[in-house]
Amino acid sequence: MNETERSLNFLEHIIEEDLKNGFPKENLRFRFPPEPNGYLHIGHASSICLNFGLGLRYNAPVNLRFDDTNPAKEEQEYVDAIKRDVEWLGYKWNTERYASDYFQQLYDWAVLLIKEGKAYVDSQTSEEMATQKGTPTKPGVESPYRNRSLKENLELFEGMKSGKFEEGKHVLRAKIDMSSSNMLMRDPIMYRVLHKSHHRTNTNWCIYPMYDWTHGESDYIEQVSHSLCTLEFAMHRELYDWFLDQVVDKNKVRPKQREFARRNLSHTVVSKRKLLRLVEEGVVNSWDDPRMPTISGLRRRGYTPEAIRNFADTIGIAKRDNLIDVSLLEFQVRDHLNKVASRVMAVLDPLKVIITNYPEGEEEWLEAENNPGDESAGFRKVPFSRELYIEKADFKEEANKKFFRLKLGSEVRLKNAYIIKAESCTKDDDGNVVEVQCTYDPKSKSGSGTEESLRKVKGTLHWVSVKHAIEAEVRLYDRLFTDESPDTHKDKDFMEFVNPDSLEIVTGFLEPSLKYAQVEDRVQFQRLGYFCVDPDSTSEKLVFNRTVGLRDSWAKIQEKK
RNA sequence: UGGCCCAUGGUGUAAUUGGCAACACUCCGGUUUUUGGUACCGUCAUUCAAGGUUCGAGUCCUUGUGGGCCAACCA
Repeated sequence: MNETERSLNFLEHIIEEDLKNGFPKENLRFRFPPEPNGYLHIGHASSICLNFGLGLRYNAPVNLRFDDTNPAKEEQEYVDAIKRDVEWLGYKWNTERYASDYFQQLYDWAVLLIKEGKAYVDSQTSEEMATQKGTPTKPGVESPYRNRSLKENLELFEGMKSGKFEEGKHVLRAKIDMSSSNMLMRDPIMYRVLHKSHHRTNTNWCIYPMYDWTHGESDYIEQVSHSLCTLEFAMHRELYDWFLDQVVDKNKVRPKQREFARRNLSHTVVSKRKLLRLVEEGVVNSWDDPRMPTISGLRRRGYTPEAIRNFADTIGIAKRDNLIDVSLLEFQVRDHLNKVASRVMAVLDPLKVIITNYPEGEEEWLEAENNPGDESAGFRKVPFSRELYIEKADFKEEANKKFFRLKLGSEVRLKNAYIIKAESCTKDDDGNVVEVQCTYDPKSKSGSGTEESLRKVKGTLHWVSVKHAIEAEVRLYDRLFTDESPDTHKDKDFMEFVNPDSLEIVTGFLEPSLKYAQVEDRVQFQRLGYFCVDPDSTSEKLVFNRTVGLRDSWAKIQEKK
């Protein structure tokens, strides 16, 4: 798909409109502004792709700005993780910024507002202010401190800054309109006292600016032209504009806030608080558990940056509520991995097959194609011998015509090897099949070109040689929640919908070419799915994560029964 | 009892700004296939409702209906 042919989303229409009205293209500038208080998740990925995508589309700079105005929640660890995740997604920011870089400028502007009679120090408790604020339907009442003298305001604010007061004693509020229908305009708090060390400014400051006071002014300082955020900030726009009005210079770019709907992914949760509960209550093992919707979790699961970017691209951006089915995400990984992942053979639920007419002790190394869709991927050798493993599900003593696999008396092709015929099987005391005896057609070797090798047999199975197989731990993941929207039930906690079977660990038997696989290597286990090497792997034992299964039309046929 | 935002197939987005509802995924059916994968082909909508303006409305207007957001010294 050509970028220039793609139809525009509503934000691009807004930008095009601005351009048409004379806004200089070279003044276009965007930003991605995370608060460093947790790990980035798939929802952030969408916002990252949006902002950096716009940057690429218009050849405009995009800043990475940390919205670090609340030292109680923020840590350097998160800053590092966020940078790593954005980089992994494949984006380069123009400059790395911090709202905390602007503390002095923000302070100076606040003093200016006080001098203009547009801000005042309030000395009530938060409870008092809350009651005065009114409700969406009832106007608020003005604070008794609203009309303090300029001198008193200046002194108190200076006192707040120099640490004279304890937390909660005073706040600085903008003097706007206590009866506004927009609750945010009812004299919003601009500064609060916080005697906490900040991860970058340490104890230089003991007053910290609030989001609304900080965000628009930071956009302005950076000369961001279009400040894009999610819909829950729509009501903040009026305040964003009011704060801008107080400082904006007509000759400079005035940032424009526009809002889009956050993307909700089915069968997961995304709020930091909920993600934290999953970690703390042991539902998952860590923030980067492959079942987590965090970027680090997706990375460990085996997702590629391309897949995530394509996902963001195809789901687009709009203003309506949405619940995006995970199948759209899964399609994108399959689509990408199908192109780049090498095919290998691995058996996860083994059943022994003995080729009775194959000489004992003999082995041969057969040629196997790495990727049928990509000639340049080349070939590798896989060992064949008398004793093999196939999947248990690939054998039945008897079955109907729809079962294209191994059954007694009929033939099947072993991928890259020979056609075999099941002659008999042995069972344990409980009646479970434990071994199948087969004969092979020595002239049917794959690629040999013989008449026998060209015979059409309906099924093709993957397999591994028992003697040569390497064992590995294989982690099979399923969706974390059984409900498609676990956190939208009013009377139920989202934890009630946790899928108890989201992780199954099995021992897999892999072809020996995988012996030196490296962490994050991605392969396709033929007929099973895409897998990648987990960092838990050691030199003794590899650990694989199933990224996603292959589409499985056989499973669907079975479901219908 | 208020204000703001939203409504197009099962899902997510489009529709040259008033001119034959398109794309991707899913589902279902089929062709090809040494992966029941891939690839390819095909089926699936009178755009929330009722009115109105117009030669013509998914798009504009009115009124409903349904959903989301707003009362943290969070962002």
